[in-house]
Amino acid sequence: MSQASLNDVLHQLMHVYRRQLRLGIQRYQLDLPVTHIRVLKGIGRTSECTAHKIVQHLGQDKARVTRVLNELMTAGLIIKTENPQDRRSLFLAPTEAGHDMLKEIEALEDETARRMAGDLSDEEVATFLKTASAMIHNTSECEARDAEQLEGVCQRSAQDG
Amino acid sequence: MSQASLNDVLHQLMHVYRRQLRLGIQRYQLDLPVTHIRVLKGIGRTSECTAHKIVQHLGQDKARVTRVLNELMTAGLIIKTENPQDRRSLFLAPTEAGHDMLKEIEALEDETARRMAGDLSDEEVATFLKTASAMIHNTSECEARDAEQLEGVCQRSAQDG
DNA sequence: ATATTTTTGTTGACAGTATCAACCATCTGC
DNA sequence: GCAGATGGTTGATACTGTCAACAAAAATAT
Repeated sequence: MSQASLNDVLHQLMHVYRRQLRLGIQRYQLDLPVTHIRVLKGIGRTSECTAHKIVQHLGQDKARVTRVLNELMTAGLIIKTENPQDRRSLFLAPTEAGHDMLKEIEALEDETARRMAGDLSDEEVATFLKTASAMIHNTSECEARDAEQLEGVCQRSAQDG
Repeated sequence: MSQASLNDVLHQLMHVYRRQLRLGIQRYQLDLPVTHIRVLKGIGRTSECTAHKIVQHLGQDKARVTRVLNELMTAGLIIKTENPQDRRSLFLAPTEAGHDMLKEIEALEDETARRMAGDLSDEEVATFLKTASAMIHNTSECEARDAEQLEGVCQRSAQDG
């Protein structure tokens, strides 16, 4: 019973959160889609950041990341510099404008979090975060296990053939 | 500090959940996008269901709902019947195939929920749901308040003018 | 040293999702 | 009857997620 509603609650939470963030973006006049904000944040807190690190950290598709990076660059929020260790990849870093943007983003996210938390105690929020993290972990594990199983099947059928 | 990570955790949770659900849809060969599933579920549990009720219940855009409904209908999962009380709207109900689909969906969602819950206790999940619901509520309230404020501004500037 | 495989990133294509605005038919209250 | 609210449709647009094919460089094997 409580499990059935987990799905619904997650959906609603998801929807409401994104909406709230979008509205905040308008209010702050940031004029950036949510994903771009997430990527910019990732770049800001990662040293020697590469596209690949963003892909892994955010769990997003690399094609999408490439495009977001290009848009962030043409918007003047990040710069790419050469990676002497590997000429395939480029280091990513926020420009001055990017850092300014990051400050605004931080303020916006703080406000969003405060709104969502509302009158919940710090403890309640902390517990929520802990449980949510556990769920993320559980789910990722399941996915990995599924993938392994599939691989197993492939190998077996290859051997069979 | 814990507030800053609320954003990240929500994003990840969101992403992981949708992904998990999508994979489940493939595994179960349901061949329906997530939104369609949600709408079908809504129709299944709402008596004298109309498009409007779905819009309100799911918080989705009515244009989108219209399209999803049409697709569900051409897929033979729901039927529309006349609403004698209001000739603008139609009652929505699952067909036999729709009910079969709903059973599968239920199984899939149970499995998804179980995977995400993992080794968490029922109590932990319940607490999570409670907090999440509170957040959803808080956020909606903020949105409503913002809208009111905007209205207030409009009225005031109208009076000023 | 060269061939093979893996890694990193780009490009093209497409489906799904979220919103907005204009619009029509009907209903409601006056 | 009329004005305005409501339920729904249509068109347009932007954001998001994913897949497959590819190129260039790096790592590894032979």
